[in-house]
Amino acid sequence: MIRARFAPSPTGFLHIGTVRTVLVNILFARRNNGVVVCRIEDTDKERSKKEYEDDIMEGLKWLGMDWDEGPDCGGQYAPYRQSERTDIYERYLQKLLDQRSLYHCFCTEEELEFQRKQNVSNKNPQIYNGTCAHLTDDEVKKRIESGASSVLRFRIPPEKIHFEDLVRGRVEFDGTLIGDVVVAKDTHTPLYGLAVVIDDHEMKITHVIRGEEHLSNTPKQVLFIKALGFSTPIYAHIPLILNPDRSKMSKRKNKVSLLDYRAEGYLPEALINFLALLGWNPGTEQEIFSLPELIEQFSFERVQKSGAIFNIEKLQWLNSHYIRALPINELTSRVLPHLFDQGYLELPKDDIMKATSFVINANKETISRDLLEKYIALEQDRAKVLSEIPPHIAFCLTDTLEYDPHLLSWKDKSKEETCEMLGLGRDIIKQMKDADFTTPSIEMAIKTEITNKGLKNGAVLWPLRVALSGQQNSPGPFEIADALGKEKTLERIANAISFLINFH
RNA sequence: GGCCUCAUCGUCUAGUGGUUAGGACGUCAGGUUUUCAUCCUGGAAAUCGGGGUUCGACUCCCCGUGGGGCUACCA
Repeated sequence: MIRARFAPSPTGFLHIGTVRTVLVNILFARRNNGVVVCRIEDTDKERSKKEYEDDIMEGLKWLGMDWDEGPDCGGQYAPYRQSERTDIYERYLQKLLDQRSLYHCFCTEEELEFQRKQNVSNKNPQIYNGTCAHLTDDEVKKRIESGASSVLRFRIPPEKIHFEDLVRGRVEFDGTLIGDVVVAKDTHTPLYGLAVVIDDHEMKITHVIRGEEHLSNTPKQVLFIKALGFSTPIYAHIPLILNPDRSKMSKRKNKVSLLDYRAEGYLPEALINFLALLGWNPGTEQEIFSLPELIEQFSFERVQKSGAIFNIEKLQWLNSHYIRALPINELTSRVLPHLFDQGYLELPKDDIMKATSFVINANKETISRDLLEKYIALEQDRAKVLSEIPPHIAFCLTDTLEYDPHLLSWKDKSKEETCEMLGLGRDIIKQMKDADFTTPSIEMAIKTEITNKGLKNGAVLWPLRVALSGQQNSPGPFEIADALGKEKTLERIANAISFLINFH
């Protein structure tokens, strides 16, 4: 049975790179009918915060990621937070100490800093010089009793280390170049590298799938595993996600928090599709994938070795694709939060998703969810992200449009001609029956008249569109009229005409 | 500095000794069109460099070069 795991550290908001690692773990595990474990790596008490843990878990769930064992859902190998596993670590730390794989190191920060500087100037590798490696038991005891503070170092044997990686094949390191590393602050608080190894063993993890930044940590961990008598898992180090300048994707140069993408209105579907394609390809020309399709097709053989730049334009393309594919009712549900956040609608007291009507902030009018749906539909084909829909349909959520006289006129038409064209549209619309007031019939009625009069489409349609939207760019006039309804449509045309007449 | 690792259009990538080096995003030109968006057609755009191996290298090997990661009592 394959058991994969992802292990976020709650020292910041959910990082887009973490999301990708989680995704690959899930794709691989599900593809092979395995189990996915979520473990919270909060050994760093200074930086770990519950707030971040909550954000990570919520973000992953929002994306539709799911796991079988974790701090939220429990499991056979609980607890799943490292901060709650100290007794387990203590046991193994003692074992390592007993077999002399570990030793106390009393070197001060200043001493270590001095060593580092010396190593740099001598162009030597950055390794610990072993000052405390050969202290006698008596000496150690004496120093501890005298109150000297110490950490635990692991004796790295001077041998070649190698391991197999599903992405990179066989990877080799030289133990003499690593040096004795600190693995625990004291006898019950291991550092990340050792805690990982212990947890992975205890949780019976078979596959360690993580970012490439951990590749250089792996040889040390392999050594810990050997010393502990565990068996080595199979590794897979997936390539990094990069900034446009090819450095590791970072806060400084990019939006890295999933929160940001969610707030801008990227859909989980698009994010998952995009992230999966960053460093993996199906070997076919398929570009659009649902999560189940990804699971079905995923394999490490098709995972890239080199890092991939986070190409926001492709994400946007995918996002607009998924926006267009959404049933309008569903799209409305997803746009709703943005309408509240941006202040277009008043936040209702009860459940947003169950509400059948809302209050428009601008004029305090009540709008039904059905009508809102019509407005949102106007922008469905145009939006790249959800957050741009509210401002684009704002002209529907107001009674007072501000007109620009030059914008109302098509090309070089005079104000009189424009008024005449608007009047023509108005008259036709007036004659239409309420029941028949739909996009195709409005289009047919007006276009027929244009043909009969021998006019150009633009001469009539441009002013009409601007009269209805007030915008330079907008959906077409027939769609807007349909969404607005006959009454409001006529009102807007009348407003535009009187605006033009009164304009000097 | 040391170690590890990577290298095909601007970007994501296909390609596993013989291809007009393919696709997607973006971009450019044209078309549809009342604006925007969509849509359709077409174009430009890549094998990091040098040595080998071979009848033949994008592909295999070596050496450079360049990028990235790690080098914490962070993960």
